[in-house]
Amino acid sequence: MTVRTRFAPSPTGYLHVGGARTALFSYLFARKHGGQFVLRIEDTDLERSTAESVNAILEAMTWLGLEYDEGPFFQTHRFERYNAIIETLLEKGLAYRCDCSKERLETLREQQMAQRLKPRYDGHCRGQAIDPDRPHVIRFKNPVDGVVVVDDLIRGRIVFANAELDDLVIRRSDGAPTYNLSVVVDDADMGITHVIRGDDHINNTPRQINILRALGYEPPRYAHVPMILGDDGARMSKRHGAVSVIAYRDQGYLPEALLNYLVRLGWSHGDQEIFSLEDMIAAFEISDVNRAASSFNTDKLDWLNQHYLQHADPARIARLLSPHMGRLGIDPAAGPDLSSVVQAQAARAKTLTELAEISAFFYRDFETFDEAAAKKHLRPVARDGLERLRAAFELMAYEDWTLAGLKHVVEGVAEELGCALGKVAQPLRVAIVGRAASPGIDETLLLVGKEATLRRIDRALAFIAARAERD
RNA sequence: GCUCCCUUCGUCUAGUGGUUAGGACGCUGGCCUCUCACGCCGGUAACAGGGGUUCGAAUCCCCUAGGGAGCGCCA
Repeated sequence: MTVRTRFAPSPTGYLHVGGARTALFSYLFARKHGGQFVLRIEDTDLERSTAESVNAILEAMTWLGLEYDEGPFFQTHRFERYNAIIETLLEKGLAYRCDCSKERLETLREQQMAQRLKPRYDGHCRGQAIDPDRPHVIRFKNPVDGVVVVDDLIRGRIVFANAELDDLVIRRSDGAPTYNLSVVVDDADMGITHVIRGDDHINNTPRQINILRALGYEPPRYAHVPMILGDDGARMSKRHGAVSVIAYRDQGYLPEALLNYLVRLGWSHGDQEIFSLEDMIAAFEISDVNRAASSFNTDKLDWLNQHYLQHADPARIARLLSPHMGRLGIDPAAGPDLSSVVQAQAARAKTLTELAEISAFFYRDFETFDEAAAKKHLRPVARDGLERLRAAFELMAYEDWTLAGLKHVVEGVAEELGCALGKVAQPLRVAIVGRAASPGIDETLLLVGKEATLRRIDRALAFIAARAERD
């Protein structure tokens, strides 16, 4: 039997990191075992499902590179099928109509809570003949005794007593099937062999197994993965900043970094930290997934993102960086080759957004000098060095404007002045960059170009002069 | 309240009866150095608590505590 897994989000919002990890695990498991991964949209809740959410989920899956072999399937397209199944259940006496009022159910619930019991439907309509033409729901007739055993691939054996379960609604009064029914029918129809999902579904599992059995299907294997908590250990929510996969993309994270981060949340392979998708597929074992929830840690994600920024193909990073430059109002075509900038700067940024920010000076003159940097380096004592550098740069032919040529000039001036390289390079750096941090001075000058270099040295000299006068 | 799940450094984790409890992020000391990063070397810090079982428990059993999920005509 070939392995088939599925990812089944409900389109009531964007794809969040928890869902993305569940999708990743399902994907890895299918790929690992030569099986198929299917995407199914669980949109039976007509009220809350939206087309925008569907698009957002598909966009996120594509960005992450989690390719599905089949789908997306939509449950709303399969209502006929669900209803046929429900009819069968009704005919076989495995389900029944119920017209209990909301008030009755509410009262029942209150009574049970008062008696310290678990609120459950009491089976009031079980044996009754309910008029099919009047408003009603349909409930599944859950076994009243015995147990349901779930041999979870991650948690091991979990046993539920049927006495704890009740007769759940499988069709609403508006005729729409409910989650527990549609999920079961779909998993069976789609030949899903392994259901990998969040552990918030553990308690649904015995109900679903009971329905599956009533229908004569063999239940799939289940693997319940723990949830992901926010930085503070509380449940992930909007107040934890980005929870949406797309938000991470927009903030300048690389898909391989997010995937690598996510796969290590609840799963590990010895001491290995860096995993390509191929590595993950090769090493992934569902039984190695942890049982405990884990907290999302942005610092570690940043570390991974920086790692991939440094090691990925600079040309590709340049393409991804381009829109972030545009967002700063910069046209990358109007300056040095972006790939060269990436190579010079990648080790200095944690995200593409940050990479764009620290690279803006290659493309346009900065607004103001960093105060601390200017105070420390743009002082009268630096004037002589800057003037000599300016003169030397001005005399350089464009073909001499190379790493070696620039290095030679800067070192030469330091030698003339009989001082350390830093005494000359730092004022120059602040003059060119506006602050005290940048790639090597030769590399910086090379990319900034001769014209901007001369212009900015003049500006720095004017700044020093103005300052001398003021003091 | 009931049912189910979970518990190793701050965080992610390794560990399956005998380890100086390992790695990673973070933090931190140093090296490198024209700056900032990167990189390299070092440090910091954990078995929730209590009972057993055993010659010996992070590892097996029980209890307690703490955390989470479910208990919908949501998924």
